[in-house]
Amino acid sequence: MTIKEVCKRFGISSDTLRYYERVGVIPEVHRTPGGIRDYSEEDIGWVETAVCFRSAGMPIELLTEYVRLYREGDCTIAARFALLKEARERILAERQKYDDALNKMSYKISVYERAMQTGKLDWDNGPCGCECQTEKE
Amino acid sequence: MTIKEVCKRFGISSDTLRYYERVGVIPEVHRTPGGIRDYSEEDIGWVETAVCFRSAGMPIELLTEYVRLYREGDCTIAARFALLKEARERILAERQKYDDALNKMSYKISVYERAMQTGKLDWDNGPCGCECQTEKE
DNA sequence: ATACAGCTTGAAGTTAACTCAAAGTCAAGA
DNA sequence: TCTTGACTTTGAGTTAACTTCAAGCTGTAT
Repeated sequence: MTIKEVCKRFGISSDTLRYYERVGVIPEVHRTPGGIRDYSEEDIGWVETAVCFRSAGMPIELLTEYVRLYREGDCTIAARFALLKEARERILAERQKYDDALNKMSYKISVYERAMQTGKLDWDNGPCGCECQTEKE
Repeated sequence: MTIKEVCKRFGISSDTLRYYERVGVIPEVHRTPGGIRDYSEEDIGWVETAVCFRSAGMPIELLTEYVRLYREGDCTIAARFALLKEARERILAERQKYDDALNKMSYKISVYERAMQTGKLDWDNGPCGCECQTEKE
């Protein structure tokens, strides 16, 4: 599969694909004798994983670390397992923030729905009744 | 409330708070006669909203646009309402990506749980059985 | 065989969102 | 009064993640 096809399939640019390979977000991609990238099913699998995790905010560095461990072989299975579990916690925590924001957003939208009738609204930052986290540590 | 207290309450730096005010993510904050920021309850409300929406990935530009409309008065209520609804759609779409990543992550973790027994694992990018989006438009 | 679109590389440039530094101001305590 | 420490502004610097550029290959169609 050519780089162009992979771009289209995942909705990212060929520059980004080459960048991912260069910095190690995915392992080296199979090439034609002329040196042109020819993505195997395995390569595609790595790209899919990278795109999926990147769009959930996983940093490049974490993905490269995973690939680095993967290339070291089976002796790093435990390390990769630990890394994945930590990554899952991160994504769960991030998603919670999205839920908080959705609650706040819904509150505001309901305030505006009422305001659309009266034509006036002074203050829309009141207590939203949701569980947005406002205190840290 | 001093800038320091607000920092602590929301877990962000004073530089960030001043930056938010400077670029218009929040309206101008109340000051003491000496010019020192003294956050009112209203100011805190704006900060809470900004922090909440920022941690759900809303860009600075969208927040400043909202504040800009707010300052223009009640004639922008409809515009703000539209902006909020669009923002909610964005957050919902983003959250879906987090759910996809969590599914993929769970699949990988289960593969590793099995691998931890056998001590070997060749390929962990197989079909994860989840609904990760791999085709675009 | 020659054009020409599309690929290659490494390096430099861009963008968003902070983050820091320098130099000055203010208020309270010794 | 002097010092200390927290505050101020302005403007420059940093970081992550691409993105663009320049200059040179590849490979297919005429």
